[in-house]
Amino acid sequence: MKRDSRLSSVLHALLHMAERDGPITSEELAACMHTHPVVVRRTMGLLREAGLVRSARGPQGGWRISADLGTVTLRQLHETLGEPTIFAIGNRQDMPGCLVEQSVNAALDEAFMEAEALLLTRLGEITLADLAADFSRRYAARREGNS
Amino acid sequence: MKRDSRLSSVLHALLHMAERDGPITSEELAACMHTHPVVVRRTMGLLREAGLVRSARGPQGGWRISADLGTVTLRQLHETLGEPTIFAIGNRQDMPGCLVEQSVNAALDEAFMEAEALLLTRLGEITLADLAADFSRRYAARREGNS
DNA sequence: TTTTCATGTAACTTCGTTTATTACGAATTG
DNA sequence: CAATTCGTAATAAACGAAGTTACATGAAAA
Repeated sequence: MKRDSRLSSVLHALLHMAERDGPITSEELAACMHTHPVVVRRTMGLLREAGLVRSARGPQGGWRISADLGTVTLRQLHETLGEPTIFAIGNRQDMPGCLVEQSVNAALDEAFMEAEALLLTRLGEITLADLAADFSRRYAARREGNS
Repeated sequence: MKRDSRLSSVLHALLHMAERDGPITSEELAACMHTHPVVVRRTMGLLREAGLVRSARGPQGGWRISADLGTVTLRQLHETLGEPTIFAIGNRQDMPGCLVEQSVNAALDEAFMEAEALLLTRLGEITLADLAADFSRRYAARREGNS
């Protein structure tokens, strides 16, 4: 099954934007995340609507972060992306007239909802600042290792 | 995103099989789960390889359960189906050379693995017998309501 | 033993979704 | 005004899952 990797992509883009002073173009982002500039604009457009980034046209244009890294959680980004379906597994149909199916769905739904709740909780505990800090740590560690 | 509903389908089929004495044909199962007999055979074939069901050819042929309902967990069925991908969301690539991506992936992976572990634990706690009992309860309740 | 029923399986087709691409418009800078 | 960059609609391509066809195999019954 093909996975939706936009959350991962968007995080990658945001951290790169956080690392640099000026704006970054869709083309640069597309190159760094191996996709197409239009796809970048589409996805980042959602973040712009949520006020997380700003975009500017024309020369010296591009994308900038406009939110405080410490206040943006991964859960918030997930929601901003339209809360895409989390599970690749699910029930066959949602309106079962069959009692057997009702039993099956009830059992599966409960398990999946628990797991989803845990996932969203965890994503809600991680901010962009946390990821940036983790990156700095890795960066420093690599410089240590190479020296 | 399209979801894999085979676990749900298989449970539905198994409970129907548990409710009846004789074997049930692929055609009957296909009708009751709105799919094609060949699809049923493909899926049930995996359960047969795992020893959970038996199939017989020819007249009076079809499918029967050959395992104790109390010992088969939903987790086991999930595994029997080839442990299909659970999440519809995931990382962009799995071999990141980019440190930013490493940070992103590490954070996401941990959250997803926790949720997956919880889901598998829950699925491991539910047996076919549990579902059959739940079905009986619903069945009795409906007869109550109708009388 | 022949007929019928039912599974076993490979090959192919269809379908739906996602992503990529093209094309053109709008805005901004110098 | 020329160059740059985003905005967005429309279309194409890619992909995987499911459905379908076709034919073979085996078992029971007439």
